[in-house]
Amino acid sequence: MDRYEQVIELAKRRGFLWNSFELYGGVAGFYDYGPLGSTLKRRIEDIWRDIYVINEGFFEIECPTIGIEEVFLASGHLGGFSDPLCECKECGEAYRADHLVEGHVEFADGLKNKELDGLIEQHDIVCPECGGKFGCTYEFNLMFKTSIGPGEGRKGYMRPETAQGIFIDFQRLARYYREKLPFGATQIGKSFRNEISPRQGVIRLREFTQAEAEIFIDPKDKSHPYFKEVEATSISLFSCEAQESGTIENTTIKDAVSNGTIAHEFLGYQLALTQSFLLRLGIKPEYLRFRQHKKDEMAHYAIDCWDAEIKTDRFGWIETVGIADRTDYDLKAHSNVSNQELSIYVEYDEPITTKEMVIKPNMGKLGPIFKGKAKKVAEAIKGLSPKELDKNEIRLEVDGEVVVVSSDLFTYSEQTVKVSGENIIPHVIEPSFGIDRILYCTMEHAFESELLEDSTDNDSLEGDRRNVLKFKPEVAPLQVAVLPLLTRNELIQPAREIIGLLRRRGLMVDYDVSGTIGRRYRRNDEIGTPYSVTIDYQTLEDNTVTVRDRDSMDQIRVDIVDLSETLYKLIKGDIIFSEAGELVT
RNA sequence: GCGUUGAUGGUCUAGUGGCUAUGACUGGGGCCUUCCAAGCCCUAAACCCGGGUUCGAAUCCCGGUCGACGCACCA
Repeated sequence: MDRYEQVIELAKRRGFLWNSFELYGGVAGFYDYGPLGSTLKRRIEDIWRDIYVINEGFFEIECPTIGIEEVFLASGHLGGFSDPLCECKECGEAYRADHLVEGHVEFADGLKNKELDGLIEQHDIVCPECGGKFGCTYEFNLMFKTSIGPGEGRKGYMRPETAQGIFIDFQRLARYYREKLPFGATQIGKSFRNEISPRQGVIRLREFTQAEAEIFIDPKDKSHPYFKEVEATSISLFSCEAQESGTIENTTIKDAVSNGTIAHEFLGYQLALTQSFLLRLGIKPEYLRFRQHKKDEMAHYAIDCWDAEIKTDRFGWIETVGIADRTDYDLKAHSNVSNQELSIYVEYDEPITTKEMVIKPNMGKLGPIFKGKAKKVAEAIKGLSPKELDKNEIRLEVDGEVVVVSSDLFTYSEQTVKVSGENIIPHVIEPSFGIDRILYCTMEHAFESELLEDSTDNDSLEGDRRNVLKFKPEVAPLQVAVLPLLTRNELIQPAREIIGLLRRRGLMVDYDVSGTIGRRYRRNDEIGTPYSVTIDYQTLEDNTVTVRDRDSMDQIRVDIVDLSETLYKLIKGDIIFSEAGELVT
């Protein structure tokens, strides 16, 4: 059993992850989060919120998971989010049609299906596997289609990313943030992709959770106001060059930005933020790297893109976060399709005053003279230099015809024009997190199956083994287990009181009386509960209980009056275990 | 989507055309003033789904679903 299998088996057995629709045989690409899984997921999302919403100030919004056709027409998902596939008629093997013709034409990318079919026919391309003939090329779009309203209704699609909802709300958001760049909004929610062949458990799902931030910045100023705070952060970069040479570069954010590896400060800041998030979840730093997209794999709209990759036992490095500079691509696209201006007015530091020649054609006179051509004549006049305007009689060529314009048909003068700003289309910096993958990695990195040394039992070759999820206390779904040493009334009663005490402090508490105390400790180790409180006969004498630390298995004695506060501080990381009470030996 | 391969309690597993389908662990109830799995008593729980062959199918055949692996795919 490799780690993946061990983790997934544990996850299934202990209520983290279940195959969806299992009762009916299951469907690939869908997973349920059980009681502990949902709780773990929520804790991960809450840490993300703490960073992006509370600390960065990017408010969370919530948009529909169904989008209308126009949205995906603009985003490019309708046209581009599909692949032209064609299948061999003999052996049924499916290929990307554009890949098949690649050697025969220069630009296979933008070709229509019929053109692809034509090329396949023309060049006599046959199946590389068996030499069979190909059927017709068809589009496989990765979006789930639905319809809105009764009957034919209106076409709708399940969103393939949460980002589009934020772009669409751009004008509203800009107003909300009082029209000042930079600003950003976040969204945590489900996205849908009808994957051809989902595999690898929760790594590739058809319905998955994304946490995305869309941050709108000034295209001319991609510095970050708090760059100083992160510039010393060390980070593993697998840049384009590094991928050529195969060596990972350990550097600082500051160096990477100043030597141009990372495009700019704002992106560098986002990389640092992403790293701090992942480390806070307990991802092992040596198994985390940032890989830069190569020029040819980068989406056409992006100018720089980095993936946070986490190393897993079975799948190697997997992409968990994408951090891209999407430029003004999305806003421009939605602006074109919607015919709305999606820009923001940016005031200059200093208003710019310039002297300009202002020419005013007199349309009242031009109209009757030139009729339909008047507008073009006026434009031509505006394009003239002062020297030419000074002439008494001006000859202009309009639509290949020479027209004569006298000086009474316009006025002009030099004016001082003050420009205090301009409308710009912001660029978008997008960190996009795959929460399900991150959750799996958090579990795998926390998982340990350790051999206990002090096992005196030599009967079995394996020895005494325990499975532990060494979750950071902040992410552990259950925070405290309350365990009466024995299932006896005199111990159960105080245990119940303690549970109430801890729950009132907001702690997620589990109560477990079944089986021996050792078994119950193991059960809680396996689901990652960081602390266990045990009520024993000494409790009845002096109102103290023991608190056991999951990782060291050490115990301290704590007074019941201090218990909830001590546990709370331990979980928050404000105090360390060995100093929280008297060690029990 | 194709190919290879598998599917038996919650988990791992035995079985192989024929009585109430094996065992372990886990789970639940209880005993125990035992603090780190495998103590004692009691208990619950399974042949992936649909067809076919057969007197009889968990077992053989076909199809489907799901998992693993390989190919393809992964804006």
